[in-house]
Amino acid sequence: MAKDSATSVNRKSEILSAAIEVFAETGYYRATTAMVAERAKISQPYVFRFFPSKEALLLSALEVSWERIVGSFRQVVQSAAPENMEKELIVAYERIMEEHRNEILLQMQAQTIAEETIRESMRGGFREVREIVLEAFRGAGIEKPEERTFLFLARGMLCNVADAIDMPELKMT
Amino acid sequence: MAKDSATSVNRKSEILSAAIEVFAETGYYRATTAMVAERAKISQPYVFRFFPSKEALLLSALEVSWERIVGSFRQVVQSAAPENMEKELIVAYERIMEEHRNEILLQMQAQTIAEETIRESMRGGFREVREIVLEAFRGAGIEKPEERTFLFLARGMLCNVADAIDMPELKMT
DNA sequence: TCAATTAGTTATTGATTAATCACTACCGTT
DNA sequence: AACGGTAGTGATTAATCAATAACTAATTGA
Repeated sequence: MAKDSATSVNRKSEILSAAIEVFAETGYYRATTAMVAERAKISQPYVFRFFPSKEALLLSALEVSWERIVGSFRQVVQSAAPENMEKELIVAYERIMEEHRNEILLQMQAQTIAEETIRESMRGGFREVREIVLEAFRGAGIEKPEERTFLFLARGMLCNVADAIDMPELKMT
Repeated sequence: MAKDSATSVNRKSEILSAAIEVFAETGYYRATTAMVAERAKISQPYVFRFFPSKEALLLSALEVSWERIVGSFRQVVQSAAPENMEKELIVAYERIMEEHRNEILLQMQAQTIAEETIRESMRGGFREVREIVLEAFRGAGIEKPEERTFLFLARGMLCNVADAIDMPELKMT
């Protein structure tokens, strides 16, 4: 069972998980470091032993969320048959939307945060995901891979919105 | 020239314009009513003569932004030839993205705000726009109008994101 | 066994902010 | 020449919050 051996690395990822939840539920700017601490079952100042500032915490949380998508997509790319490539990538993303909804909500928030460090992280994430999908489509022999990649990402963005505002009819017919 | 006759209605819309700017630039939660007031060239408490709370101000600002899109799309629908319908709707939206970027940024922020009044406003806006586009496509004899409407909205969402994080290469090939 | 390292807390602060209150200035009417 | 309505401001407040400082408790290893 490997109980709760509170290593430093362990604590750090607990705080990150708490932050993702709280930021997603409450909104980054309205969320307080005290709320994050409470969720992680530690005191508020102890958060700052692991992250130099609230913004640094957000940045790390964003990295986690992008790595989730990148890792999942890479696995699909190296395991799916070419004719199933698009469908399998869609399924993988739908799975993330279900099981890690908060990470998606966090990314949506970050889309409108003006701090340059945050924007860079978002651009990096999108660039990497786009590259993976594009290469997957090319490798699978899909026609007009750029256009198909664009549409793949576009559908993803609308599904994010439909999910966030709880309007399932927006997702499809 | 009809200078600045400061009617009450006039003031109210000045405050709304200021709020749209400030909220979009700074983020709703980080933005202060003092910043809005400064932009509108009035004192901070005077904002509350026109809006009962900061959230009511956000709600009114959102209504303005949705009315912009709805009004523009309705005009296109009744003036464009069927064969140009989709293209003209796209052009209309691109125009709004250029000329009223802040209203789009405001809507993007509102997508992740959990207050029920805000979510209802967002659902209402999306429902109305979706209905207009769908009817336009049906009236123009476009095949699979539901799917085409979905893709139209989806492309819009991705363009919003690409614009917000300043990543133009995300928009197309 | 004790010194250093690690893990964690309580207390505090300085800044910020939505909202309220009490006030002043101006304008048209009678 | 005074009244009532409209337009607007300064001062204040009660709450909130990120970050720091100063502390204690437990663990480890030589």
